[in-house]
Amino acid sequence: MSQTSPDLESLLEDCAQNGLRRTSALRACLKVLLSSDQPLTLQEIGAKLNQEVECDPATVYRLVTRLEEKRIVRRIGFHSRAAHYCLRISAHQDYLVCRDCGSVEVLDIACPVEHLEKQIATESGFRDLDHELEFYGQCAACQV
Amino acid sequence: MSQTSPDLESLLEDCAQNGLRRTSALRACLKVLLSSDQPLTLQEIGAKLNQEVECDPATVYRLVTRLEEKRIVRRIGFHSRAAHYCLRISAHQDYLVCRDCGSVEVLDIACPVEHLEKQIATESGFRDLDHELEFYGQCAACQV
DNA sequence: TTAGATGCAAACGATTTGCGCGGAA
DNA sequence: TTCCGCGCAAATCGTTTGCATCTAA
Repeated sequence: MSQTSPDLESLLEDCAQNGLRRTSALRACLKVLLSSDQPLTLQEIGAKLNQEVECDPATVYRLVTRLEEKRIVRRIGFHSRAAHYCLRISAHQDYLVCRDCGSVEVLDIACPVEHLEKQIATESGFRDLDHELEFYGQCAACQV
Repeated sequence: MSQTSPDLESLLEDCAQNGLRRTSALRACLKVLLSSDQPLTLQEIGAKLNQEVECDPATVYRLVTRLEEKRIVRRIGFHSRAAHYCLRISAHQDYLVCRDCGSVEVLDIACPVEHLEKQIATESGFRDLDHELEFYGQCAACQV
């Protein structure tokens, strides 16, 4: 487990470029995000992270917030009370969320919105455009 | 102002069908939602509502929650701490949100996702599918 | 008459912030 | 040595819930 993936190193490099220090908490946080195929809440990140480094929830909060500001991490709303986060280097994903149990599936579709983004950027004057697409419904298991 | 729009009446009828009572709070709540062209938070609904009827925040919460369960109201995530709500009878909307100031614009585009919904419903076994599409960026005013 | 709706106040859960110490640069 | 990052603890904020009272049906 002392093996470090090239992704982790380049992410750390990316963070350093953005003025973040190479702390053990940052490293562990990125590792957790890298190893998950789904967006995680701050709590979930904190929990996984603590298997490796003791880390206060406030620290996780500040780390992830900072990463989001630097646009290394993407925030995702879903409808749960807590926000979810994933790395931006991961391909953009669209999600299918169950209204009842909150389960999240990653959709295996070509996102149909990419081309709209440029058009909207041009027309609106918005910068650094980005989007979020989720489908909500009741999953098979929750249909009694 | 004693004029009642046909929409309000049919909404109330819809609510009654769903087992809700015709209380003044419900009426006022629907009125507020009807009169807004943008999704509102519970607080915003409560504030507008109080111009007409005294109403506790907890009541607004329970009203809107109930309306959401009955699928009369749609919940929208955005990235603010508070959830936003709008009526389902309004046409489906997609939004353009500023990451910095939180301003919300309603996009005047044909939603490109409608046809995907059926396909996803079929493939996933999910029921009552619905979706949410938002673009996030930095609005012109926030670009210093 | 009675089950659903409200107000009030307290509990909750997820951030968010102030402050003083410790470690990366 | 300096300034950013961290832990700890307290403050916020947006819900969420329990309970007694009120009211539409």
